[in-house]
Amino acid sequence: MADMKKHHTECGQESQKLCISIVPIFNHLDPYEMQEIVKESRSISHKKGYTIYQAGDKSDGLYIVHKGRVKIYRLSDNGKEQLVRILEPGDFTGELSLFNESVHDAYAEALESVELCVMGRDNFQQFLLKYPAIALKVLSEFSTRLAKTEKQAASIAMESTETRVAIYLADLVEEQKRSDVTLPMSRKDLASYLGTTPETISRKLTDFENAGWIMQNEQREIIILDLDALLLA
Amino acid sequence: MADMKKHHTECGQESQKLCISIVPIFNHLDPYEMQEIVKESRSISHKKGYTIYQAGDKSDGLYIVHKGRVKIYRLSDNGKEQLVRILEPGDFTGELSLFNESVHDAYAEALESVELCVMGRDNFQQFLLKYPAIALKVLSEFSTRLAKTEKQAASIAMESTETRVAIYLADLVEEQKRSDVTLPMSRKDLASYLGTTPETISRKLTDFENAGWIMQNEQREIIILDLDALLLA
DNA sequence: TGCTGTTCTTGATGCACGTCAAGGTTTTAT
DNA sequence: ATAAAACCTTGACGTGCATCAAGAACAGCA
Repeated sequence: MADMKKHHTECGQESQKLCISIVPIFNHLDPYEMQEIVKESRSISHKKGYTIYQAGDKSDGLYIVHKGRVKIYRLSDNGKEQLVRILEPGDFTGELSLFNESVHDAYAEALESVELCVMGRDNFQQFLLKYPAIALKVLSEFSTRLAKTEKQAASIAMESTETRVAIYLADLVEEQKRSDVTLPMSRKDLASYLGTTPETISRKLTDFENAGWIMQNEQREIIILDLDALLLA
Repeated sequence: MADMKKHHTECGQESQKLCISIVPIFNHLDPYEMQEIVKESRSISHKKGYTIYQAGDKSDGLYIVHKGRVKIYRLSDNGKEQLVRILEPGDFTGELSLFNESVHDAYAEALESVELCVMGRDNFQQFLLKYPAIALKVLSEFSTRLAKTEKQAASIAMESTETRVAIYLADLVEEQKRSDVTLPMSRKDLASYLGTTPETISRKLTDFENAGWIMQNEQREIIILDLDALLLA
């Protein structure tokens, strides 16, 4: 806690209001309701590399990302890291323990300078009871994530590493809506996300390049030349 | 639809009321509220092997299992099956598409004779708005499933097949609270759930038996002799 | 600007596990 | 009760990918 003081900053009401209002699950509320939430939430900043929470920590509430990106990952017994997901502004975390367990089983780390809104467990539940429409929004967000996670699990379980990399690139194209995509993370993290190693990522990418399906520009810039060929590999 | 007629049976109000009241997310409602839900839901029976919905089907609502078990699985491009989860009485499915997409990307199949409650998408949303406490219950269920799925994905990505089988057995012990556990599914399905093959499951189990950590009784009966040794393998 | 610590690439090696195959056992259906 | 179908086990074999290692490219920072 003494250590935290050095790394984060509490903000005034003004900044908090901004913080809440930018977040999709809250941004349709009217000014009065917004105000009510602002009173119950805090705004916090951390700089790059800061560990926001770690496995074993008591879950103290809901974290909503306002600015910057946050990496959620797990560690296996043998110390290997598995990237669960990356939070962009508007995303939130801490929900898992909001309703059931009260202990985190993953780690959250600031990938860059971040600003977060934090709301206590009980406060959040009260809000959901009072504003059922928000509960539906959260439910909707959960169902999206659940679908994505189930798909990801199935993919790791059934497809070859090569196919997974190809599918990932295809997803990026769809997400970024252009054929020259930017990897949102390092190859190391990508490997961890796809359940493989950095070496294999490297090799598969050069394989794809040799096959004429992609072109690797600067580090994280990749141009997809033949999406179809890629996908039926 | 003509085909469905042969396999399912609509039930009267009496049976429906039972159906709803047995389900955890609804069973704390008072009689009047219960009645209101009953009016909006249907009760349906299917016999073993019936495909309740399949990938590509439009999602027509929420399915709550009342009796029997239902297998949810996916098919990869190359036709391999991945078991996502098994629904026990009280569990529900169809939620993913309740809020976002309207098309299933998985298959639901009756493992035995089943009875289901079915509620339309809109009706369900109205209920959640009217009874926020139910929304919280559903949210809680979602968060549990999300946690479980993320853990499962991480496990498949990071641990060896052997470790996964060991962890699965350990989870069973915890779940069933006894050291002679019963596998809830065939080895074929277990393999699909753990992202491996029936052959490998067979081999690992005999390995464990040879090491003196477990004993295999009748088909699905396994006695765990040394849980600790199993887990640090 | 250069220094230092990451990240990326490429090669060589080994093994865990998937695949194919064949025989035995249990379940289902008639 | 018996046949048919599905499931389980064990063996032999091949390979995709992790691992170890070492050099190259890059990024952060004085």
